[in-house]
Amino acid sequence: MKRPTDPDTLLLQAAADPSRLAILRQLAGGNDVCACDFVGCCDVAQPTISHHLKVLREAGWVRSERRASFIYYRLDPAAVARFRAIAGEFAAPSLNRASARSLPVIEPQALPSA
Amino acid sequence: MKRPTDPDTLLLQAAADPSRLAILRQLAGGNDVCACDFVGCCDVAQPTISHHLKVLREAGWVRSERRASFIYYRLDPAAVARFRAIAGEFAAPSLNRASARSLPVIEPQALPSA
DNA sequence: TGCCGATATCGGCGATTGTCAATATCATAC
DNA sequence: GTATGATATTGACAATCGCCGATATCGGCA
Repeated sequence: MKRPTDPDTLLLQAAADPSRLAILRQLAGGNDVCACDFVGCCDVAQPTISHHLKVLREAGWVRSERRASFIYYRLDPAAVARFRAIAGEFAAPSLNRASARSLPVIEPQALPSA
Repeated sequence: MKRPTDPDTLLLQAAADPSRLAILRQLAGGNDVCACDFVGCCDVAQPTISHHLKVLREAGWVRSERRASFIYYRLDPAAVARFRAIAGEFAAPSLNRASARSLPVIEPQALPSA
């Protein structure tokens, strides 16, 4: 779509899809979720889920962990913090103060091999 | 990109562009901004700015008001509230309580003529 | 009325996206 | 080692995107 330059844009862009937003919301509960459990939340095929999880991973939204033959995903707190910081920038002009700004920019996961 | 069905997705999608995020940030100050002043923030041609403003308007992010021959834009507080509500959904699972959820879904401007 | 500056729309382009079927990879169990 | 189930990758497609130049519209002003 656009240059994947800015990490903030990357973060927003990753969340700006119905399937991926559904995935993020399912992860918002705080528990780790098995990749196989996302196939139900949005009705897309398994490769599509895998693709969306990759996008979320590369944007820094989620972290994955293999447990036996399953792979569990959970929200990365840094991404959540950054997202809330962006939301904070838009706060009512009067109370747009120390909060929210200058939180760490989350690094886009710098996927090691690919 | 995807089905523009869900208002939340629409809101996120509208913000997920470097030019539009720059526009939103310029509006975050709280003052009305003349359309002509956006041409400087991101280096794109005037029709492109106009296009981005339309996207933001249709997503409910901004409201416009004509003053003399200029058109001034400002953030729609409802959109900001909704965006922060979405951010609130991802809050740390322990403090994901009454706050943030069940704020009004902002209606996508229901552009009257187009 | 006609001109002029500000903004929006139109038409087209290259690039990117979301999606899938088919296939590959990887870990476990037999 | 082989079969099986879970997940990732590949390759292709239609649809959409961001961008621009050209043009249209709209207000104010002479």
